[in-house]
Amino acid sequence: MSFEPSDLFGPLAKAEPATRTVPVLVPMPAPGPYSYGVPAGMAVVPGSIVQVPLGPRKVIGVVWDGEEAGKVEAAKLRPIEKLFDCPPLDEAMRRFIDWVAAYTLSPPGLVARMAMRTPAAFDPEPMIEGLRFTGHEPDKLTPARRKVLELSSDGLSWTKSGLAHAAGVSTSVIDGLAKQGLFETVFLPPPPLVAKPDPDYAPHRLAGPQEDAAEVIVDDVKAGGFSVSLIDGVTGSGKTEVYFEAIAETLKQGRQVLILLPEIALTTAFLERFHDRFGAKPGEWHSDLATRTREKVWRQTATGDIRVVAGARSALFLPFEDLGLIIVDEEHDPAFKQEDRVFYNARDMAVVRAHIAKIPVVLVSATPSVESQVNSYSGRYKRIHLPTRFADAAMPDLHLIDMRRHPPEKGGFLSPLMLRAMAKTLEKKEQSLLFLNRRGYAPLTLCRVCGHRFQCPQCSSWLVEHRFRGQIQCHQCGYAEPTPQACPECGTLDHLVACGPGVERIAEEVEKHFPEARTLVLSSDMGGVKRLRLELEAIAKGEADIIIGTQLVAKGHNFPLMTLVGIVDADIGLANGDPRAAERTFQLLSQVTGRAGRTGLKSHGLLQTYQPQHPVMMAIVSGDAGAFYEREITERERAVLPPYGRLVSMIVSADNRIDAETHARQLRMAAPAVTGIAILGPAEAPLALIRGRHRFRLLIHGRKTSDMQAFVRTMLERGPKPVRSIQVQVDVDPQSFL
DNA sequence: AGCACGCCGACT
DNA sequence: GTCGGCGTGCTC
Repeated sequence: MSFEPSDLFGPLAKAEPATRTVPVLVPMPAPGPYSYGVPAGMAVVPGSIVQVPLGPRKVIGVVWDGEEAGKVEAAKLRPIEKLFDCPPLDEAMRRFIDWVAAYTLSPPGLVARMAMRTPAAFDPEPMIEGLRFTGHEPDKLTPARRKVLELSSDGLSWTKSGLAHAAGVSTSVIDGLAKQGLFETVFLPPPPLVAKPDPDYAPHRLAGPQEDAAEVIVDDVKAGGFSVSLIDGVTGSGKTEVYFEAIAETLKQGRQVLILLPEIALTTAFLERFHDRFGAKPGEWHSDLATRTREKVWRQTATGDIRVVAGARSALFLPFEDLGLIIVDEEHDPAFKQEDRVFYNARDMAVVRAHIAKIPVVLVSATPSVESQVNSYSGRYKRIHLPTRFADAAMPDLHLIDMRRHPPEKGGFLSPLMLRAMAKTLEKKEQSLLFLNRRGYAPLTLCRVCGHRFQCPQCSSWLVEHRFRGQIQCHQCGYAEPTPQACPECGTLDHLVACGPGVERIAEEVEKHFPEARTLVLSSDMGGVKRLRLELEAIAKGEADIIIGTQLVAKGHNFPLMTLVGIVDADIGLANGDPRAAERTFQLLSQVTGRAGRTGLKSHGLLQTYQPQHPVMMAIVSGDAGAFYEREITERERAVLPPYGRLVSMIVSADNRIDAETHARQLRMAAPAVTGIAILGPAEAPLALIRGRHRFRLLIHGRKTSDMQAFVRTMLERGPKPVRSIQVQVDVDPQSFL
């Protein structure tokens, strides 16, 4: 090992003074870029990815544009160490980063970091060593050598291991031949990670509403420029097939496509579906990608080798070479929202990125978020409605069961109407699904003698009995202990009573009524992924009659023989403090009931509720555009959602670092007496921004639904004016927080 | 965000 | 006598 003087004396030995300085965004929460010197001969431009010294360490930064804020003292100024050999972030990407930083009130350096979270991706991938047949003769021709030569005489380049594998010989055969000069070494560019998708590989034959919908978005792609469409269609209506056509058109134009999906929807099934249509898989991007693959995807997206990326929210920050279309599937999914460091919702930022890049963006959901609904009703987004299912599959008929009129028998939780429907389904040899979003046997246990309630010692939520495991567990923090026999308060034996149903208890009730039926409980705590997959396969084969499941039955899986879906407590989840409770409940129940009837069998959904008469109004107060929006709940929603007078909406605080929605949620949890919450201004923007731009001083208004209704009506009378023009009077009642 | 410096408790 | 907790402060 040899040492140069500079190794000992560091920068002192550097002779070349920096000739100019440039702003560089560093991955750190500074308010703006830092200045660095550009060594003579280094050709940096805005967007160049560089390595710079920062304090004691070296970091990756990106050369920015704009004026440098102020002059730094010459003594502080340090030079850029290295310019990476990779495409610079383009103008649109840089403006996007600036925009996101401004909107989310985040330091631009941290936003830029999201676009560069791939440690070693910035140098070109090393070339691969390959071999090419030179045409010389070997000294001896053995059978193994013959096979190798047959293959390699095509004149193409082979990798050593590839050739050995193809010829069915070991690499030493090739080494031997190479020694005699039969092969020359060539350097090959690394193979692309995925093949290029072919827009004409296997087009779907679309008809009716699907065809019309596809035409609309394909036309948007053809026209070019910014547009936002919301494809809103029930489960099984062919939304994916429709947006695949827009992808095909974009590919024909030679531009790249980004498909954003919630992490859990990014499954092999989806990738295969894409492969079936385009003959190749899309590039994948998600959090648990291997580092090496991650780097390749990043780089090949930047160079344009990858044409389509399917990814979770962070894929939005990939540096596409020529992005032509963004799809946001399951746009309502809360997983698009990031709530650490930089707070952002990838769905909304996708619209921004599309706007800056002047390209179309397509939002897709069976149950669109209130924001997207508002934007589509107000004409800001184009609405594309797919009202029917593909082929002969029909949506299940939905009915509410008023539990006050059809109560369960004592000790039970299932209405006689539900049991009758289950019996009929069983007779027809079809499957029933009972949905209850509650794991375990009972959500609360108490002592009948002294009234003691079992509470978690760590976080004070109720301990849930799991009879199957003989434990009581906290679903909040994971605390668990064996189910006690005696009350810890008064010591009385055998007087503990389980309150309310969980899936295990429903299973017990079902087994009592239908002892001959094959009953199966699907719950996330009943075994691992493997077991779940086996059980799902068994169900698909008709090896179970009645399935009782928690939330995990809602997503993705198909149950071809399922013709009855029973919702045990349709109003569960409406009672908690979440301002989005009604919206979430509707989305969840839509997904669950959407499981039935997909193979054309006549199907039903029954929803048990104790609150069928609740006032019907859903007011949505939202949006940057600031329109207040109110509509009647649709018939479909009326059946799925126990009509509820919950106002989705509202406000306020001094915490500048969290967004309005998070704050509203926290506020609502802390103050259960508050009935209504309205978010005025962009729900997911930091409050400081809302307050700064929209001049908001708004607080809780009224503890009763009627107060909130009156308040919202007043706002509605003002018409759809921009939020920023409305001055809202603060109405704080400190008592309402108690 | 990292990372260093810096000042007070339980241990080889 | 040291190792190590995380509280402030700085990075072009």
